[in-house]
Amino acid sequence: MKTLNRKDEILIVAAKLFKEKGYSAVTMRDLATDMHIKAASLYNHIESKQAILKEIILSISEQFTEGMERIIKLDASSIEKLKKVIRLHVKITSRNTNGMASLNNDWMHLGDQLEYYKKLRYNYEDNFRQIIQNGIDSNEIKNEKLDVLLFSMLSTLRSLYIWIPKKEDINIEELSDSLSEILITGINK
Amino acid sequence: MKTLNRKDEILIVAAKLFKEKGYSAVTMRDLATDMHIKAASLYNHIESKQAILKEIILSISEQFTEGMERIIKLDASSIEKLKKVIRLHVKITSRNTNGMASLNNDWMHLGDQLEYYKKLRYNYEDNFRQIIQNGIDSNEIKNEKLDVLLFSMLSTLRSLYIWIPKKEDINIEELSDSLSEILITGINK
DNA sequence: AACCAAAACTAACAATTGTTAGTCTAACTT
DNA sequence: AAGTTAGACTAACAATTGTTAGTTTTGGTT
Repeated sequence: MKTLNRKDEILIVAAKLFKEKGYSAVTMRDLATDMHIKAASLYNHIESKQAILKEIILSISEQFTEGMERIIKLDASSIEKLKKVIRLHVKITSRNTNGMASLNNDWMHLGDQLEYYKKLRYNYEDNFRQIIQNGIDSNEIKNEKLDVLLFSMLSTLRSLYIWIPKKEDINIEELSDSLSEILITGINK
Repeated sequence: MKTLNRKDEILIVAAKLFKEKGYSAVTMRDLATDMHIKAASLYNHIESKQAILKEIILSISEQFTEGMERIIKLDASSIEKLKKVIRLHVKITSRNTNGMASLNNDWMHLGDQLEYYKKLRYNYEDNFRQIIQNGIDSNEIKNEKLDVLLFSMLSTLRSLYIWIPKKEDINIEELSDSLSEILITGINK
């Protein structure tokens, strides 16, 4: 395990603040106060406020991209793949709930890197859609409106960052299984 | 239908901007530019920036509260009530997608009215949970983890504001039915 | 034509913003 | 002991922020 350097500490504290108030409402002085240093000292470790956001969001985005690419290569049924996607979200989110808030709510402030982020996001959604479409084609999944299906699953998975921190001792396996049951099998008796 | 006065126009334009960049990143000069007036002129119609946010968020919150109170009084099955809640979300959201963005992402900047908002929100969730719980008790709904169930449905419904504007000509009835099918019946074949 | 209210304007303010330059300090390495 | 460096500091900047005060313009009603 890499030891935490000063820059990583800043990223962690920043993500916490960004979650609480949003990127734009957090000042460099707020961040400095929570780091117990002065604002100017932050610049010994980071280039700019925007660069902090960039690192938080893109590192997570790339984890999703890698995870998804691993899953679509698998030789498995569509339902199995969907379950793996669900687990991917639970795993990444539970490891970094604060960063997920920035990814969901502050991506529009990325500046330079905005287009790159949007590309990653679009590709991810497209792979997700493809898995569902394959499931419909192979008769594993109900032929419900594809877009509504995708939207519903993504909404739930993307909101996990709000919900996970509220539950004490989340078990990743258990939560993934519950979500699979609800998202895939439904709630009707 | 009440005619649109200048203040309402400001609220509409503000909601659009708040959705695009978030409340904190929108300046009064941004808002004024889009209204084709100067920033100072805004204050002939509104008291403050925060008051704009307050009106946007609370008016929607109260629509949800009223709708929910109507539904829980109904003499209907839990599944029927859930379907009505889904329709309530689709209806309110499609009427005001921009405002829903503020409600979801900028409630923490409400200041004075923050506690009132949180109370409305908490009560709403509690009524929602109660409907599901009743459904489990009466054997209409699978005894899945209650909290995960509630979280999953709420996440999807709260994210509608992102998704609805992307679809051309949404039919409220049709979308509500699709969502009911997916959220309640599941996707498994 | 005179009047009035609504709604625009100009000018300015005090506070806050992200960031830079230059300096000091404490802790390792030699 | 001397030297080096990471990481803190103070001071300041130019730009931007929400907002106020006071004035002018506009369009409708008498």
